[in-house]
Amino acid sequence: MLDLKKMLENLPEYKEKLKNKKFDLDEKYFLDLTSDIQNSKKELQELQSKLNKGSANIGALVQAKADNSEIEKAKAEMSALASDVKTREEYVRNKEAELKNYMMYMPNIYDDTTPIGKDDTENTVVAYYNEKPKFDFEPKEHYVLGEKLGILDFERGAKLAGARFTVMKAAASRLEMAVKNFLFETALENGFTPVSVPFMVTRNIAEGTGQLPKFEDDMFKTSNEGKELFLIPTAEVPVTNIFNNEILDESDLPINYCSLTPCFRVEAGSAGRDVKGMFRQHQFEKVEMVKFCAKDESWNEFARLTASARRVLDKLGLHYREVTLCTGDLGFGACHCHDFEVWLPGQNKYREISSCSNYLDFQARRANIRYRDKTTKKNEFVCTLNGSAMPIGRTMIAIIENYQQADGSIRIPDALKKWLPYEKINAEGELV
RNA sequence: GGAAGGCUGGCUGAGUGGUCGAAAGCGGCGGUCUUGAAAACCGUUGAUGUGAGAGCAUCCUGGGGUUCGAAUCCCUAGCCUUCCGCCA
Repeated sequence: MLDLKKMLENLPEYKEKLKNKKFDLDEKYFLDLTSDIQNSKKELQELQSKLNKGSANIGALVQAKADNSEIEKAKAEMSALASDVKTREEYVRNKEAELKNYMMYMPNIYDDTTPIGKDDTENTVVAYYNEKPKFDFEPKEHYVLGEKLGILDFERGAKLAGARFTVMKAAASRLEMAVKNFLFETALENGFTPVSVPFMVTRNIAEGTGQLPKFEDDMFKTSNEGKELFLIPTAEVPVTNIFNNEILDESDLPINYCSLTPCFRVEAGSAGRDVKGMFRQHQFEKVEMVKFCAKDESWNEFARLTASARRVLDKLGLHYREVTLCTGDLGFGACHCHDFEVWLPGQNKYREISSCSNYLDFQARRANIRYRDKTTKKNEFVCTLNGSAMPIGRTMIAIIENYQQADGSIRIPDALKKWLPYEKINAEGELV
């Protein structure tokens, strides 16, 4: 949620920036509503003050065993006042709920280094890393290789749960475990504390990180006997909300958490995209990094976050590039985001494998996560950041496509040999 | 699934309609004493919002209600504990 005060102070700027993120602010409605709330609140406070004093007075009269008619008269007066308070309270409550509802659909504004653009074609490349691998044969896509080796089974995945589900077996399943271990351990090396969290969350929690209310169609939901839970689309949701409605001490910051969880996504609106293979699945696992920091530290932490993501890709020896998302491609809650796109020789394309975002205090306002400032002793909203390091499935795709050999076998990256002590998956799909 | 009990400040815990933002103890902070520390003693000490500040408002798990007035009564949601049943 945006900072209402700042927003009112810089309304033209906010309006322009919201527009670039596809939100058209109704200025008159917004201003009328906010000033109405301010005035009504002040009025309410005064009424409450009067009522408090009047009631205390009646209490004193009762205890002093004052004349009955005098008490009755005071009661009648206060009764009228109490009903005024009640209607005013209700009015304020309704108006505040209305404003909150409006603001919950408002995206975060972007920072000034974010390029303005319509969609992902206008993202800007920051840098390229590592050598692009050379092949003296035509590199294949991961699903061609995987099926040929008999280790990826998309048809049976679909039989079990429909499109966008995969069955992995033997060498692929072993590779998956190795990748999980590698990613988890690398996150620890990068200084993140591991946390294990629920894979389902309540509506309130999903609102805290910004998935709800706007993106309900993108989330899987369970519902039974009136209980409603959402399957997490990323560990960001439960991990960021660990401190929902809490006040931290500044000395606790920064907090760096990582978490390996399954992720569930409806992939609404991506019909027809990446239907082959396991690039875009309804269910996948991912190691996510989440940071909480003081407001002046968020850009330093952002640099550390991207460095952590890069280290993973570097260790695997993959070629990739870092891009800055433009306003049109930037997520709902982020104010700045760098994607890491790994080179997939089978597709002959760079494809997103990690996304590192700075949310500033946008999520913290929704989730009400604050910290006590050391010097001012005031409570401030924390800044939250998160990034993937990495999704298991896409990392496997990158390994399979980049480490493939002419005969269809796949070399095991050195970084994985601790957990998968083999040279390769041979052309028969066996670990040797 | 059935039954009962509970949720109060950093912690323990008192408080069942009136000056209660809340006793007491612990803890914290400051001081006396001491070469220093401990002990003892004295004082002080809840939070949030808003405001330059005095202040004002709100807060006893969340939400709603009754009342002039609610930590206290009623309804409701959540969580915790115990007992019984069932189960990986």
